[in-house]
Amino acid sequence: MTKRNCFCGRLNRKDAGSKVIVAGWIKKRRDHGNLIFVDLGDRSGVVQLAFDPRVAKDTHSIAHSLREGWVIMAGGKVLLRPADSVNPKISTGEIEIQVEKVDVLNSSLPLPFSTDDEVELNEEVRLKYRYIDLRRPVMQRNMQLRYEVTKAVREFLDRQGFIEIETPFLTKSTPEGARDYLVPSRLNPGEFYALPQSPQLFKQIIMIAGFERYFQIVKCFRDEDLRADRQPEHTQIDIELSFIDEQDIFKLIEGMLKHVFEKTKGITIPTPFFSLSYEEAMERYGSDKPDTRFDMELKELSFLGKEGSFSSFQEIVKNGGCVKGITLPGPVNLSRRELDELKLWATNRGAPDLAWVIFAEKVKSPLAKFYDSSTLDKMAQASGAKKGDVLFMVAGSKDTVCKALGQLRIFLARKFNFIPEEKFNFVWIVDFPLFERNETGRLISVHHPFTSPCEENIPILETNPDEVTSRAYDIVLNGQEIGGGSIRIHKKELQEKIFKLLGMDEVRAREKFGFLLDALSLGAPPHGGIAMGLDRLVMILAGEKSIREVIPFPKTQKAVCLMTQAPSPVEEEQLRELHIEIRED
RNA sequence: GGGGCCGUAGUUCAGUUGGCUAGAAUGCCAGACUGUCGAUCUGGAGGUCGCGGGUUCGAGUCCCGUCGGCCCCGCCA
Repeated sequence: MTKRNCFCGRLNRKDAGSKVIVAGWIKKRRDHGNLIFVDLGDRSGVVQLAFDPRVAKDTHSIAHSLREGWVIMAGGKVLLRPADSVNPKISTGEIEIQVEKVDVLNSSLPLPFSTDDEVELNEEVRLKYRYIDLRRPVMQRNMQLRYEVTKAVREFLDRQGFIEIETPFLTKSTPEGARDYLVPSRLNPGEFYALPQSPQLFKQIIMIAGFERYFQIVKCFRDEDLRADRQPEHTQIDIELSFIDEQDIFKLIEGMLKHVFEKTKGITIPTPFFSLSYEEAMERYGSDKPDTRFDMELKELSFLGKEGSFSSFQEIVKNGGCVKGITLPGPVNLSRRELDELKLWATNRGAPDLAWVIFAEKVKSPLAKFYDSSTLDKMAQASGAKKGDVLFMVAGSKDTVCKALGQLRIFLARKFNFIPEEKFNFVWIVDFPLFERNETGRLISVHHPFTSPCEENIPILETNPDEVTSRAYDIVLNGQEIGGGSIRIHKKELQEKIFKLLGMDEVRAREKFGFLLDALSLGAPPHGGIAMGLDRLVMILAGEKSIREVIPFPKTQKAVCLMTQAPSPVEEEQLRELHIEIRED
């Protein structure tokens, strides 16, 4: 017996009577003394092996010593199971293999945890023994799905005339943006490469090089704090095209996602997607990545600062602030304690305060005494609150109010299960401002410094930079930003002007981006593109809550790999070669 | 940088007001068992209660510190 000739999970009643050789891992052993059953699994699934001493005595005695996790090869005859022993829970449940010969290819210590999906496991132990974790069917499915997604993407983009081109991982550190991962240069003492935060400049250069349609499925590196949807290295589907505008990109990505959803989930998603301006998204959802699977939109209630006698609202509105609210559909019973907790939750997230109004038979609210019944009616009308609903309000600067209510909206929707989990709601977010201000009041790019301002705002770039709209766009799926991009600047002069507005003098612009400026002056075509977050997309498709579930070897919140223990100290000699000394701070 | 939750057999957890010789389930080991598939039955082994310090007659439990994991704010063009 030398080679397996079929996969465990593929066997069925049609194979009855044939002789097969299978190989895989022992998932379970049920030893009846004489009859021994072993569930053998490979990537395709599980099949039951039956060891009968009357069939093969030696083989049966080997079976007695087999254990979960051992790797074996087994040969025998596929038999239909007795009718009362059929297991409808598995695809191979109608048959079993009556084993005549078994080879132990490798034994195993008892596994740190079982590889069936039943038990909830601590992530710490899963990551330490990731190879065992990855044997679990759910993880096998997730990895398979991830592969199917990338396959569908390549298939689609290939048909659209794209070519995949690789860009360097050892590249140049750029100012602004995320913190770079740095790689010291042995041959150039004191100098460093940076791992790319994205292949942004290379893909623009590729356009200038005349490839017109580029894509790459590529790792990107950002040395920032981690979250459930953020890892220090993540994978982008990076795309760039020449001679196109926003609509071309939208159509392309809608087509690509349609293809991916059809190929991987058999779901037809409706296209084109809706789009929302950044401003409208903030106004209505309090987020630039709105989850549009449920309503609970933010409503404008600033008239409450003009009517009635609630001085806190009056003060805020008089000073240019606003009052907005969201309505929690009732009937809900919120205790005083829960309301206090929500208030604390909101104030911890930047809201100056959280006001609530319960529209019960009688209006219940600490604010009720400040308003007459007609204003309270108006409040109900403006917020859309009906009998039994609870209205939550925040007052303050527009930005603070929207962001706080946006987070509260998500929190409440989760708490009260208002989110239809089976839905896939896409939305384009457009008309972002080109700039925002940092703590010191300096202009910084909202997207990145290579994003084109919209044509009609170019004249006011220097005079009213805060009012300039960019040609950037994000694509949001179920409240997750799954991609973003822009039409780029393709004229040197405009690019130089942007650098200057960002506070970069000519010398520094030259030093950091000289190659780009040179390239832009040597026949750069109009171009633009997008980068899709593969991990997030697959996470949503897999119905998972964290991208770690779709990344084979993810890192912990402290950016540590629990399997390899990276990062780790290195030999003194390595440091010397790299001209690096460790500073004890 | 900050807020919250968590850490007890291999695993998942319980452990009350400080009284514990630290339990359960599962897994593991040995034996029994011819139709199981969460097999069953009998017996057994298995613990630095994350780590360090403190309070106390006595600490898994209280206090301080520290390490680690998760969620979030900041950060992430």
